[in-house]
Amino acid sequence: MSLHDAQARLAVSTVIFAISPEADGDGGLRPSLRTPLVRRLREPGLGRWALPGGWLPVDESLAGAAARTLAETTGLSPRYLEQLYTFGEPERSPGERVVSVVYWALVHSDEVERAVSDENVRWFDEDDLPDLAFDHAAIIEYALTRLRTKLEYSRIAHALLPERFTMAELRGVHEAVLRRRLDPANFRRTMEATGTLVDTGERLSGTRHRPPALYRFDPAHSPAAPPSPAPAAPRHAASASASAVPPRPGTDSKDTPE
Amino acid sequence: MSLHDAQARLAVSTVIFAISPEADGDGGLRPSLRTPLVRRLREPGLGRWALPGGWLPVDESLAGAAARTLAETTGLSPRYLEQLYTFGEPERSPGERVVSVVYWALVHSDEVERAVSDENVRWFDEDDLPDLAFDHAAIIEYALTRLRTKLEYSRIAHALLPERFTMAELRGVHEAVLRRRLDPANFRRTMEATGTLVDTGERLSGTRHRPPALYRFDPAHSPAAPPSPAPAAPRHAASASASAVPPRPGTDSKDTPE
DNA sequence: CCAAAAGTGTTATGTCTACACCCATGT
DNA sequence: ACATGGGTGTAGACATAACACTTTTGG
Repeated sequence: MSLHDAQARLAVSTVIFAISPEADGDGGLRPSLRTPLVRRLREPGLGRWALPGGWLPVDESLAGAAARTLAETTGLSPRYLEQLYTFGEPERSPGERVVSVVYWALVHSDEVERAVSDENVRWFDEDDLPDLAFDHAAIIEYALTRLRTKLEYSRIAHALLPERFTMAELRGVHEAVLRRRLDPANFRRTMEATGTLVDTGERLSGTRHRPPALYRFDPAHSPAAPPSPAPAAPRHAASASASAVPPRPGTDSKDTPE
Repeated sequence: MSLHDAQARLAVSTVIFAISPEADGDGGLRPSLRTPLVRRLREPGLGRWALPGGWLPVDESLAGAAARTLAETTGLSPRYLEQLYTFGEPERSPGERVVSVVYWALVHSDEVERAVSDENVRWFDEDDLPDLAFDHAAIIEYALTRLRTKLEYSRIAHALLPERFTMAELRGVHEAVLRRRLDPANFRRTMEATGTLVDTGERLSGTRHRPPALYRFDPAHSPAAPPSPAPAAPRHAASASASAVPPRPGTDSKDTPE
């Protein structure tokens, strides 16, 4: 019952990813990945940019805290939210011991436009990050590798796009994330083979050339049964908009007998 | 600086895997996966079995705490140690809010013989677990899926075997973990193709039939450069005996500006 | 010499990649 | 009509699985 001895403080932070709006039309450059950061208003790290986050309230779930701070700082709601890793080296934060449970999230590109952005909250291009507080740079780097690897065996790219999208837009997301060109023909077949794409029947006119079909994601693969969830399970995975759920908690640890 | 307001307590637990000794010779059944559990000596969950673990000391790293409690309860040192997931639902533990950072570990089968095992510490067969405290059953289940999936794209099986082993023993580990038979011919080729197996030149005599070659793992793929680590990165991964290192920490969270 | 595991070879099947080619639309 | 992205077809490279076959030991 006593919990007042020296303890680490628990924080929750989130790495948020979105695709830059210039993914539109057909002319422009490749779209790029962006992430919002907040300016630190206190020591340590005053003035530097950091991941959105906060202390964990006693009565809030980890994912809940991640989604809340995400909403508070960006005004957005995540289309995808998954635990990334827990960082807890003793010297992480100057002054006191802080353990941070970090999540990563994907938001729709059309939401980004109405996202908060002021003097203390700014979106940065993924390959043009500012000076970051603590080792948040390494954390973002790790979140990026996770996003890249997961994009290849899962179909989470839709979480970065609006409800309806063209095959080229979907490919653009993959190309932006993986940072390499993909063969349009093979990409199409691969995507169609997953069975998660539904042709809405509509076509996007106004492009300079042949109007492309508009697709949406099949909500069929909705959140699986709660019994045997799979947070970071390497094969396929969460597809719908919901978060990636982990097995239920329950670990305590007054263990270590005697 | 104040850290006395209501906060969650931080625990670290570990799911430990080992291969049952009966993997020897060539006669017997398939070897099986086993895991050590400790009996809870306090409420909540008094008398039930639980994962080894304990509260996180302020000055100890997460992985350090995991390795230490592992050593304390089993007398073993992990050949492989990786963070699994952090469980933090508010109702996880009756009474107070507990957030548990859970690790999973692999230990050599020949070490298991000299492992601790008394009234309060016991090794259980993976498909014959006792009544578990909290939702530790779900956590073990999740650790198992992680082990299974990771076994297929990584070569961590050696962490469950002695220094030198036969191809059949290695295959036995895969079969025990994946719970299905594997073609000996194809398995051999797949393993040889990874380039991580080294023929020691020795042969194991005393079997009933043709003496098999003894292999060891190539320490070539030692821990990669620290800059861009990859804790749970889905493709290939840690091979040597060392732990899986994550990107450095650094997250704080007095953030949430405005 | 026989049984059985160790180890090698061969073929069928499926997946991935590169790239040729036709289609439809705005200009 | 024509340039250009949308969309389809197809052949080679490569990985995987199934299984026949040869080798080597203990009994």
